Amino acid sequence: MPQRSTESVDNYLKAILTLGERQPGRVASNALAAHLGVAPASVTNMLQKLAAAAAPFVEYERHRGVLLSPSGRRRALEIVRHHRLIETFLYEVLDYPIEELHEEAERLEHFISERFEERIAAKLGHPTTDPHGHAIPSLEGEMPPRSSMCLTDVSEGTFIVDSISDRDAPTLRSLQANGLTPGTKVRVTRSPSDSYSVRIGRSTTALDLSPEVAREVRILPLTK
Amino acid sequence: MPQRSTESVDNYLKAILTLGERQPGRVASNALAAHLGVAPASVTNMLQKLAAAAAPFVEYERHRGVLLSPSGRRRALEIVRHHRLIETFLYEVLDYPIEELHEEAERLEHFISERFEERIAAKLGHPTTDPHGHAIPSLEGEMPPRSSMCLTDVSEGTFIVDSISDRDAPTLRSLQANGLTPGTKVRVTRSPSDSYSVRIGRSTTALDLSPEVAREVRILPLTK
DNA sequence: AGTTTGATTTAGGTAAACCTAATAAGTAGG
DNA sequence: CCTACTTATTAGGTTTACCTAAATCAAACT
Ligand SMILES: [Mn+2]
Ligand SMILES: [Mn+2]
Ligand SMILES: [Mn+2]
Ligand SMILES: [Mn+2]
Repeated sequence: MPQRSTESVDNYLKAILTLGERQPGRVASNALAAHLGVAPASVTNMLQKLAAAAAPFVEYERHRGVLLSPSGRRRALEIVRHHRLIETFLYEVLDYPIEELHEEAERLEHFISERFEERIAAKLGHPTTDPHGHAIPSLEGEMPPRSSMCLTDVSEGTFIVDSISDRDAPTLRSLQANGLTPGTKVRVTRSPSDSYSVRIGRSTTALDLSPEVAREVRILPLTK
Repeated sequence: MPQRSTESVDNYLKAILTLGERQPGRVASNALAAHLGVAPASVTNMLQKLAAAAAPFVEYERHRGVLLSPSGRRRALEIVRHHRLIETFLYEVLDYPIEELHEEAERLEHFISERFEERIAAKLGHPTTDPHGHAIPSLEGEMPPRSSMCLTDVSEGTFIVDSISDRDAPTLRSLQANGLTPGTKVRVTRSPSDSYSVRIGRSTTALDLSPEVAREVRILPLTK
């Protein structure tokens, strides 16, 4: 039987996927607890349950963290697909402000049907990235590996903005207002005050981004 | 604090509203249990909890059923508004087949935000009826009383189709396929086999509806 | 009034998903 | 190699929303 999963299980799987991408290898209980905002004990509990299932979503060993099984990965990518399609839909079709996309998608991703998914994907012309610049996993559960790097990991140069984290609403809002959106070309220099000075396109003024804000921005080398 | 409610609570409130409309007066636990598909004991439990809250959604007395409080009624109408707006949206914007509207709306009605509600209402031009012909409660929680009657309650005559129940997918599908939709003019005669013979518009052929199917259809006197 | 019946409530439990506090396991520095 | 620290697990609750089985209540019938 095709395994069922609850909202909570889905959130664990998504968190394991995300953290496992951030640094490959097994994902620690504590990291999951912090990411999910639950107590470490709750994570241990859940991982034991998930690993003990008939066809487990995860591979777990006491004290050494957890990995997604192929079917766990599949499910996680399915939810990420829902999330990003919903964000795109809210933005393109329902004219949501950019900073409200994430919260709504975070809830709805668990409750839409396959038909809903299929219909919004069709309506949007089967998009491959969401409004934040993140890749949308395909229906088959494929997602290209991320080749961008964090703005805080470069010193200076000219780049294309790849994506902006969807998690911090005020930052999203202000970057959007200042024209810093995925796809824009930027020239980056370091300010003395260890902030990041970003000149957008060929504009004369520059944005000054704090390290906290810069950490939310990912960029790609300019391959002209 | 503005009372919060869970998916389950919302479903109880909606059921109380629906059954209370069907026949005015207090709603019996058993009727709720049947409608919600849970055990009668579960209903009693829930009603006691609901009635014991600080600002209760219901007024409940042992052995004599339950009534919505004003705030309970408000909440129930809010969920019905979500349901019917979602159905309309799925039908008009996402081109869902008519028989798939209800199930999706039944789930999503609990999880959309006020922003989502507002946006789909705007996109649809603030509709007042859903694709099944049911009135959509206003933002302020007003809904006109139903003046239509059940097709099984009339003998013969010419009418306008008011609405078709959204609950029975196959019936919906076949009535839709045969052109029996809200707003159409129909001439009704009783067949010998105690079914209902319905001529749509000025067509020459007639549909033969079993009593079970006829019960799903509501009509209005033709006010030319 | 006494009895039967059907509706309803009480009692006692289960399953998910959390929690806190206490314990144990790994990892490193002295 | 042993202690201190960090990380993770176990133990023992809680809450929500269900369940079944066993009372109890109210209404209807002789
Ligand atoms: Mn998001
Ligand atoms: Mn899907
Ligand atoms: Mn419906
Ligand atoms: Mn609403």
